[in-house]
Amino acid sequence: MLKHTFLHIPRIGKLTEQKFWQAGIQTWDDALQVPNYAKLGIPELLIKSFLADSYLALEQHNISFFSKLLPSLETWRLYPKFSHNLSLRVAYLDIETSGVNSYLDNITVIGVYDGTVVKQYVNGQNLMAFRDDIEEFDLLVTFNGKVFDVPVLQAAIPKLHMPKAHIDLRYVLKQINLKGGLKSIERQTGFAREQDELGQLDGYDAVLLWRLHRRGDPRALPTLLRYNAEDVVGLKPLLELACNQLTKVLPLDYAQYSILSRINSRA
DNA sequence: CATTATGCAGAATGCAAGGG
DNA sequence: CCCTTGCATTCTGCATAATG
Repeated sequence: MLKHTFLHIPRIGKLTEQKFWQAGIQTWDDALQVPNYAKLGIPELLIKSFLADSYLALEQHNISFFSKLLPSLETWRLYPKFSHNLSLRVAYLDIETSGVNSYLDNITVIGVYDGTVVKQYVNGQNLMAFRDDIEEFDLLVTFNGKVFDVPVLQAAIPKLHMPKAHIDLRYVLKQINLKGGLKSIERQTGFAREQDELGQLDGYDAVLLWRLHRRGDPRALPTLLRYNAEDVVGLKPLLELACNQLTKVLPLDYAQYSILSRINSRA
């Protein structure tokens, strides 16, 4: 998807990019072979120098080059290319706190899913290890993390270096008419959790579970951790669903970029 | 060459919505 | 429950293209 992207070039916005695609300029390679730029309204030199930089950034796995230039609604474009051909480390992240008054409340649990394994950090146990661990990742995926998780983490943990690229699914999913909270979206997409007691929990229950845990209930923390784990693991199929759907509506030969066939078999 | 239309970037503003 | 943020919207200014 990235090699179809022209949006990151100055003076090229959504409309100009669409014109490129419709004119048959679908990839960076196409753009370099265009004989006559007169009709496109953008200086040829600007395009070619930017594309040279783009090829270089891709070769060097420099994801922050693109993430800085892409509008945040389009950050999803980082995922298919980088996750397929390059060894990009993706961190799906979700935190639980003792309440919603952001800066007064404490972080209770941090969950990080790397696509294979969930690692969790618990207040009073290993919360500070998160600071070192998160630096191993290139791309962050959250739901509403731009508003909630990342600011809260940064306020709580000094000298925290979060990944430079961040896909916030809240805004990405909104484009395909998936609005509301994470639980609601999981229901709408058929990715809802199993119908056991865990599926009934919401964020406020996470607050209550933490209080129970502090009062000495031995069953509270394991339940909270399972809840948090399901949250982070659930982010991945949602991201891949969004990538597939958003790619589909573009005037591109998209078939080869479909990420997951697995998704559809679960619904 | 002058004029006009177009569309992008950037700034400013107000508000909706999601987190636990 | 409350707060923060980024988004959407609007406006301005600029650069380019098209026209004759």
